[in-house]
Amino acid sequence: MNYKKGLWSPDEDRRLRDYILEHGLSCWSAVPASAGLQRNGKSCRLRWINYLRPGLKRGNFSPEEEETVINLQAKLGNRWSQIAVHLPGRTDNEVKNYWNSYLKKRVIKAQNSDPHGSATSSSDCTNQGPVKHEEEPNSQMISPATHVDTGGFSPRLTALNGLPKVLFGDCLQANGGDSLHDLGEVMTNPWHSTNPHGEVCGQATDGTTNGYAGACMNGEMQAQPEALLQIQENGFFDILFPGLVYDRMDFCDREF
DNA sequence: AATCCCAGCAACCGCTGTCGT
DNA sequence: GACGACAGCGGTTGCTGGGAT
Repeated sequence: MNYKKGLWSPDEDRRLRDYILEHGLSCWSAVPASAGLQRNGKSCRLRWINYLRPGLKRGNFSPEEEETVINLQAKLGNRWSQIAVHLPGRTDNEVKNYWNSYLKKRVIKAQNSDPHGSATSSSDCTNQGPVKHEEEPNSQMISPATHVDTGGFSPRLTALNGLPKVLFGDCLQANGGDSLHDLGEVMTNPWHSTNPHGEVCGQATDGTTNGYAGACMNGEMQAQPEALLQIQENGFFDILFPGLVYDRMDFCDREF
């Protein structure tokens, strides 16, 4: 079987998305044939995880996210999937790319200017193996300082589009019973069977789901009232959060 | 205007871990 | 315990767009 490689076309994305929406996730190796794709299962899985799955936040890393990546990279090494768990809506691939293309250089620069180390660069950022560490007791989460203020982003990214996006916000559940709700219902199910690591769910201190709206995968998708819904030409929804600020966010690993 | 260079990012590849038989 | 299938992870590659020359 000659599998197609390279970039995914909008039609391929649509096929894969439609298939998973309809059938949920089961065996990736069976997906391409069933969905009518000339890809291998591995490629489909990657495309879904890194681009098509609900709740992904595209674009800007906030200063808090940057801080989290830097701190966790120093602590965990290049365990990108574990680091990504602490960043709702971010994929390991995205975190890895962001580190390699931007944060690593920034940390190196900071170390050079401050050879004794600083709060955010406490270890050799060039280490490839994880720093010896005690396994986290299931991450009782990011520092309390995880204060999401979507107003401030890295200059580099702010210049691009200024706001974070949650792609494919079809996981949001606007009002029960409408089409979005139905779609949300469909979307939540696959997660119950596909997250051995537990996806991260933002949870406010009062116990309600919050933050990143569609990024919350516990089956109770709630649209942020402030969110602006954008429907793109390709059929994706973008949710924008102008000036969204949370007092405190506790993130927890969840088994689904 | 044309070319070159580089950063960013999507996707591939190979390895490892897990699970069922 | 051995084996195969599958999923997940991290490193790497290669394409693309934008800036510099």
